[in-house]
Amino acid sequence: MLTLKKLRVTMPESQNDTGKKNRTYMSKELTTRAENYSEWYNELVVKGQLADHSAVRGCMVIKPYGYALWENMRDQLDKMFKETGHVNAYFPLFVPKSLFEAEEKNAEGFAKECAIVTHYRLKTDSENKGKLIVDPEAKLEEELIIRPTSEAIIWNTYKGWIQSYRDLPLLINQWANVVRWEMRTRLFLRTAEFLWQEGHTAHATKEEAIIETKKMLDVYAAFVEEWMAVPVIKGVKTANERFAGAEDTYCIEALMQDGKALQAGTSHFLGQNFAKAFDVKFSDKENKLDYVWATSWGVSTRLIGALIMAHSDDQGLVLPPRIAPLQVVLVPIYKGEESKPVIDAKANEIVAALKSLGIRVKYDDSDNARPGWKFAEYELKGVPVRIALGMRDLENNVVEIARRDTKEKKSISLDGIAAYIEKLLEEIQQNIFSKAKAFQQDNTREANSWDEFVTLLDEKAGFVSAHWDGTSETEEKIKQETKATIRCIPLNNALEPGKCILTGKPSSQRVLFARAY
RNA sequence: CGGGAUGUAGCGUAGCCCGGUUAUCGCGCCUGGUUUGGGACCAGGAGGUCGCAAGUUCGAAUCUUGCCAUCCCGACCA
Repeated sequence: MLTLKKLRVTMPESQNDTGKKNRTYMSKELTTRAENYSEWYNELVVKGQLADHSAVRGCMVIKPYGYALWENMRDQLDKMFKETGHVNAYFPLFVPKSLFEAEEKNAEGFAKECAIVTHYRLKTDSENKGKLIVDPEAKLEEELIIRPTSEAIIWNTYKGWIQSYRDLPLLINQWANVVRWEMRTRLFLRTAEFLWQEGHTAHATKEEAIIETKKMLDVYAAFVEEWMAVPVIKGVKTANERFAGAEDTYCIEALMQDGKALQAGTSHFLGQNFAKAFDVKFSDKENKLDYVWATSWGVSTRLIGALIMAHSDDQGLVLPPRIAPLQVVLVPIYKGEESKPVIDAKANEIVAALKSLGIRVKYDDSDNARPGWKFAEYELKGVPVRIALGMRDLENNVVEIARRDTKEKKSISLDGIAAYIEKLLEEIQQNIFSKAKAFQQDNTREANSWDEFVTLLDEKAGFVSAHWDGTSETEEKIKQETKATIRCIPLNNALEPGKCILTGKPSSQRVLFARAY
């Protein structure tokens, strides 16, 4: 913290003379993680072409490269949802206020961050030519809330869809945007509008709903670990951190390179809260009426933030091959005009072979940048594998393969090159995950006293596993003192008697603390 | 939403304190040429409502006020 402040203070002084040249040169480079982690992140998002700020406060423009990443994530998740029996539907962006407030706890939880539509028409301003004003005549009878989440509108709809146990379970997901009026925003991590999916299911029994909640948590964990290569801890939230309106909130927690935790996905067991609020009943086999049991679960574009902060380095993004928009880039190296067609021919051959294996590959033979520039550019954008092909390689029947994750370069025989790269992509995927997993393990530590707890948080960051007496008051006090929150009570946690880190009261298990995004 | 800072061409910036010809420089961009194995070079060229809006003034990038956006620090939150 101190060093960061010093850096910021000294920067303006170093802007003169020699500093200027450096800065110009540095503009192509990135702030390093050690220099300023959050600036590094911001630059990476923008320079890596993932997203930009927009003219609207707190809202971002997701650029084609970033959107391609989201599409890959979305497509895989969607497939996994469908494999587990879910179907997609779409519900409105607007929620009438009366519906929104039906489930009290949920409404209260979101009340402070809602955007509200109050009018439906503009008119020209008679006093100000060319300007528009809100037409006071066009006030809505009932305000519309722009959904911060869709439970209200969906459960209001489900009421009409569910009569009998034969209508259950109802397993629906929607891909949508939501709006939460955030005070402080950051690209991907917390924006006023974001993209996500929200699953909303209805079940005949409590047990079945709980199974669904945990199943979807497993789906999230599998996706995030196997596709995004980000290791996660599965757990349950404490009452303080629970979703408003839920009985239980399950989560996957990831650890970023600066030692801060990030909630990467949540799955809620909603009990009968929404069924009661919206009067959704069904007849069971004995023709007895009961309220249905509900779940909801979601992941958002925030996952992209997690991805960036888990893997990327001081040269730029590091994207796991399975979701990278571009898995391989081929850069030709020409020497003289006559070599171009020769290199092109071989390059096209390689590209065709890779495409036939389903590999996302680009041949970048554009003439407006030289090879060195392209190398740096694709490193910044996190393309997992780069192939360089020049006459020298052709003569030796090889290509130069560079891995983004290890920066290792090797000459590899052109014979069987496509199969080699297919295998290499898989190896990179595994390596990125292993590296992140090792980081997570190295940065999860036990604290057995208050002093040790505070020292670990301040000097090492990461997850701190410690005993807690189970009360909200203690959790709140710890948060006040250290800014650390209980990220979760890990599932399958080993029971281990101990004493609360703060109060010394008896505790039956350790929970995971961290400072979080 | 409170405190602090910032906003000049696509990017990074000089000029602002102390108002005064045609707003500085580098990168990038366009044209032509030479090049191409880790961010090439030469020559020529284009590009600006100085964040937006009012005000003060003979005159505003520069002074005043309001607004918008971004960053940092708090409170809030996925």
